[in-house]
Amino acid sequence: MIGERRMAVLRAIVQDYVQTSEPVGSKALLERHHLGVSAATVRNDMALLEDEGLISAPHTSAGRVPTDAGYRLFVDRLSELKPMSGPERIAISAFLEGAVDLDDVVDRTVRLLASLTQQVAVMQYPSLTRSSVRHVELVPIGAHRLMVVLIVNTGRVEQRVIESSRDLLAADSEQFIADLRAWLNAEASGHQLSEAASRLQSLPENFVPADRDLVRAVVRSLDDALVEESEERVVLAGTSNLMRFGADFPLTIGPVLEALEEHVVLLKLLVTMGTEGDAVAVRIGHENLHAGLSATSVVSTGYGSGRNVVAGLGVLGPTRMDYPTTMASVRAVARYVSQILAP
Amino acid sequence: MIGERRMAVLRAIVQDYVQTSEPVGSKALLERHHLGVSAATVRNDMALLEDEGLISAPHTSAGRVPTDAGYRLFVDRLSELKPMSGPERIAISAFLEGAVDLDDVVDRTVRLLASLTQQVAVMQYPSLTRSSVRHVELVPIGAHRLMVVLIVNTGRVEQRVIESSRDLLAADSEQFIADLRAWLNAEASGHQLSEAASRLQSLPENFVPADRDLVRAVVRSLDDALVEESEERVVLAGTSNLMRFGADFPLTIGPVLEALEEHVVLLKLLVTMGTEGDAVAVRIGHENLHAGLSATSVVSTGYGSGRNVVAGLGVLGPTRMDYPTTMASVRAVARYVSQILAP
DNA sequence: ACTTGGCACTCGACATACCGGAGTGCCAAC
DNA sequence: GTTGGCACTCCGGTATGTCGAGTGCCAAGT
Repeated sequence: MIGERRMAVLRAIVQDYVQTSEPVGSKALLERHHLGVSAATVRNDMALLEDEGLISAPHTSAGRVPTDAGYRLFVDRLSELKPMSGPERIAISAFLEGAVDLDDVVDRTVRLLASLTQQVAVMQYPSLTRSSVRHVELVPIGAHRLMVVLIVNTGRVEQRVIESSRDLLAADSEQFIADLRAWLNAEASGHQLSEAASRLQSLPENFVPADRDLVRAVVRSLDDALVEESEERVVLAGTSNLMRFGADFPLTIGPVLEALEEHVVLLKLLVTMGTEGDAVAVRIGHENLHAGLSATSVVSTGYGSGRNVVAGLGVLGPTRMDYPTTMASVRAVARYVSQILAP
Repeated sequence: MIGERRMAVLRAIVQDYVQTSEPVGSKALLERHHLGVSAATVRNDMALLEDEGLISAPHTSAGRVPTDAGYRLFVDRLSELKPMSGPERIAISAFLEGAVDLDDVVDRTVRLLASLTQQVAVMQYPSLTRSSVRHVELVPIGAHRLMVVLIVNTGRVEQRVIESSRDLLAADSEQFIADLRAWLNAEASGHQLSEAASRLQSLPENFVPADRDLVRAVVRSLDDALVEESEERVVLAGTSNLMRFGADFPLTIGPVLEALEEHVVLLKLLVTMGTEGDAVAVRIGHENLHAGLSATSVVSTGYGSGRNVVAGLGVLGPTRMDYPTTMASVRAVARYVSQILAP
């Protein structure tokens, strides 16, 4: 168990460092926080904190800087997040209400989060694998090509085009397509995506052999869209906010930008965390597996209608970050988004 | 008319500066290009070029650097672009062939262009206003909500959800929806979007008064999707490539990132340029209206099936850029994309 | 056992001064 | 119009000195 005052000192160091971005020394610390003790005492505590690996000095006789472990302890000991102010709440909901589209919701959310936290915001599209089928539509395009459109309950739309040997403009084809559409919707609509995929597997057998190839192709394309995990999409905003810290970690910003372009990496960050309801997860510095992200922290959580999380969203910024307010913003935005996607 | 040798000197300066990123002096220039004259002569030419505003010296007695006007002249006098190498062509087409989706095509293209040019790539989605309607679909969602899906000939899909006072699950509604769908497609399919929008305006009058409100709502939502210019989308990749020049223009990179986030700005860049068939357009430095982009150049062109351009794509990088190869890459990629979207 | 003031020491940040080199402009000669 | 020579300018890097914030440790006080 760490002493109570030492904890207070750590907290003070974190706060000061976040604000000033300069190593904080014993004296400067006393001027800003009136702990009831003298500089020498603080120095002793600092030495101990350093022994425990919670803070470190960039070089001899400079101030102290929190380590990853230090931030970790700081975050874990947070009793409460700063609540959002009234006007802020209003601004958030007003801004999100205006969305016309799923695309639009995502776009607005991610921008909002970026401007709110002044950092890089990341948001995952509602995961296909965790949603259900709303409707399947078939649209002939010319004589030998058929477009398959899949509409998911989250509002997301996927489309594939397949080639057909059958003449789709021939007289009997209209009825055939209508039949097939009816079958597809009867089997798939309302079911979880993975389930829908398996229910469709046996469908071709219900058709006459001549048509089976085409039906099979349609099912395969749906399958493709339904199970394909790689189609998970992420959107981000606020990249330029990275520059605000340019002076601080200038060497690190390149790798970070690269990591941000690798959407796969981002997905991993979001997926392996905030799947636990409304808890806000924090990954600090090296806790992120990725090499380029060793000087950044990720604050994320899940969102979705009701209790079931459909995807994640969050914020990425330098380790030296205002955790309480950032966490509060992320949580608030996630709640509003969930609410909007609810119906 | 500018002298022939002076032009050669300008060319040499541009090439050297692009390669070394350091101001180039008379002596260093002679070591790398064997113009048949001596250093003093080159100095005289340089003085003249400076008088004409084509190059400038960062400070007294330093090398010379091309100005925006200098690059402009250099580009205008380019007789030929570097052709792509065989393997490159193969790599390009192979990479693009794999796309399953319009989204996928755009995504791959932009990544390809970024890695090819080592700069920031920008691509506009096929413009709605310049495409035509392929199909309109109506899908009831629950009793009082109707989803309107618009499929465009470029493969792009737009969707809107509208509220309906009529009970859409009632017995007679199925026929009503089928009728409406038939009407919509009869009027809109195959027409340019703007034209389709106007053709639909009178549609509600063909229905009995009780239904007109709903029909009107559908038409309005389509109208929204059809003419709404704001829905133009752009995608970009390779932002991290900006860092490669971090040392060069470190102060400018912030504003550039900000500009990149303003998709409206990017759209303007693409739209106001490459609409002239397969010509590759170049905007240098201040030629870009936007303030944050005064140290960057944009190389762009249009793409689309056949002769009619449906959207633009291009590359953005520092003014000090290898124009010939960049222009060649942009042109090549645009051609392949057009080819893929052709059918 | 912990806290406190004092003191010597350490480094980084900043400023100053200095030098070398690359480059220019101009001029007189070819 | 071209060339070599020459004096001059100015950037960039290195060496040096000083200042101040900060630390560690110790001996004394509570």
